Amino acid sequence: MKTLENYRTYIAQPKLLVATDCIVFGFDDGVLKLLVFRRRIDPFKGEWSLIGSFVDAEESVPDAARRVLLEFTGLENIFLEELKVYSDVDRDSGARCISIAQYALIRINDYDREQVELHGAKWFALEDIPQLVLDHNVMIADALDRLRQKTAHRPIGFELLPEKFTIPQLQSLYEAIHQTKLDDRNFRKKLLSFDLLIKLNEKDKSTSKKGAFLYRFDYDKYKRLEESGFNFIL
Amino acid sequence: MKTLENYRTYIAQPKLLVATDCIVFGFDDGVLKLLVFRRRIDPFKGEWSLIGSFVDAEESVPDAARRVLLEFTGLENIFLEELKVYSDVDRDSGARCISIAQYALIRINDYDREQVELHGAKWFALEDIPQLVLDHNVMIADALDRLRQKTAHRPIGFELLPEKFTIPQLQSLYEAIHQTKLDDRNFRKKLLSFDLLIKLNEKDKSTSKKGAFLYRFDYDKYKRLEESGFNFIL
DNA sequence: CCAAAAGTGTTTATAATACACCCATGG
DNA sequence: CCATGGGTGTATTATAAACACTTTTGG
Repeated sequence: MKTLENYRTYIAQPKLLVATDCIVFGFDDGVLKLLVFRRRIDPFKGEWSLIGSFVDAEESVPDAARRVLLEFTGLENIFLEELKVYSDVDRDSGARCISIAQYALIRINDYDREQVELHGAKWFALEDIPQLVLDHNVMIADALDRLRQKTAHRPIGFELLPEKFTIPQLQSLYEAIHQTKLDDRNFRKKLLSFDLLIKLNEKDKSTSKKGAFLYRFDYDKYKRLEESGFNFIL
Repeated sequence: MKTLENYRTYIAQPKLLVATDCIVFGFDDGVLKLLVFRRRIDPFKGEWSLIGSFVDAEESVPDAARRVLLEFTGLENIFLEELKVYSDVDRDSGARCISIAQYALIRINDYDREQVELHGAKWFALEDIPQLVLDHNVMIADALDRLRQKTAHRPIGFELLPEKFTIPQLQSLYEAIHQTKLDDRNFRKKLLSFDLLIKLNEKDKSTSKKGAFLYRFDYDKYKRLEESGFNFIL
């Protein structure tokens, strides 16, 4: 138990290993996927693990995560948000180590395939996630919960789609995330009612002969609305 | 920049000072309050600060927060939830130190007044919060945001009220948190529609001659409903 | 008896849901 | 010409919002 005395100085305070682990989501043709890789240190070297790293003395936690993401995917400017701190004393059998989990949403067609393979990383569909080291499977479960909640209240789903996307694509993303089937008409109606999608004069014909119109999400407009208390709810 | 070599071992990884700071909310007769105290270490010794502590090698982050809360308020079993990690490299001019902020909701009549005074802690109404050390004012702003969001979706407001409370009390709590005036009839109707309040055969006559019936929140029932996907929305 | 807070119902507006057909086109 | 996915509108139901009076009782 600490006493008053312990608080009087920074010196001689305990220092801890601080890691960050990234739950990296991608959306690939109707399927929600996660990026995992082969762990590079003992214990459990070679087993499946989330990508992550120790946090350096001269970097913030998000910076550490961005460093790792860049290294593994070749991508910058990735959507990244803190999930939760995992700090159980015995969570890591290698050493006492807390981990700040973060989830990232990436456009799965943008990443650098060579880079990913170089690190022994692999995309797994949600249902096929293998057993991971430590508490990483728990992190994934928590991240999924969070993703479901967040996508229902904030327009972050777009981070998983190409900049230009079709409404049916977006719908299938939401269906994958929430594991439901949505009504086409109601989905489209509600979505367009926000007036945050910019319709382009192009069609994507990759999934149908008729072709579906491409849209862009109007980030600028959303930013403005958000500041004045707007709530995106899907 | 880290290279592959850096990952091969836990040894010789950087260790960091890890603190936790608690944003302690209380609700006192219509006013939302926060508990702050006089900082006990340099730099900024003696200035207003959130209560907090370094995280020990043998305790989890929530355990550290509970230890601090017990010390400052004499209370156990406090509602506590992680807010956010603050990890900017230069956030603490005393030393590189990350802080895991957590917010706590306490029943303001339960705490140990002697204990609080002993530590030089004081309750401030939201509008009167002084300038605090480091990034603590930012933490408070973030905690308030979170509290507003959370209370709209989860029944955590009850943590700020006595176990037995009246509907008008509850309403005034929500009004204080969300800074609005609510309609009595609609508020009561919606709240009772969840069927999660147990009406007692007692009245609280402290605020009116007629007296208002006391209620208890049915935590057990809520737990069950929550598991089957129920959503509390106010 | 009256001031002050507690308690109660109905109407209206808004949002969510359910539901079925036509369109465009490449093969 | 037809199979396939894209696109549209309306009626119904449920939920939210607006609104005013009666009840109780201590002083």
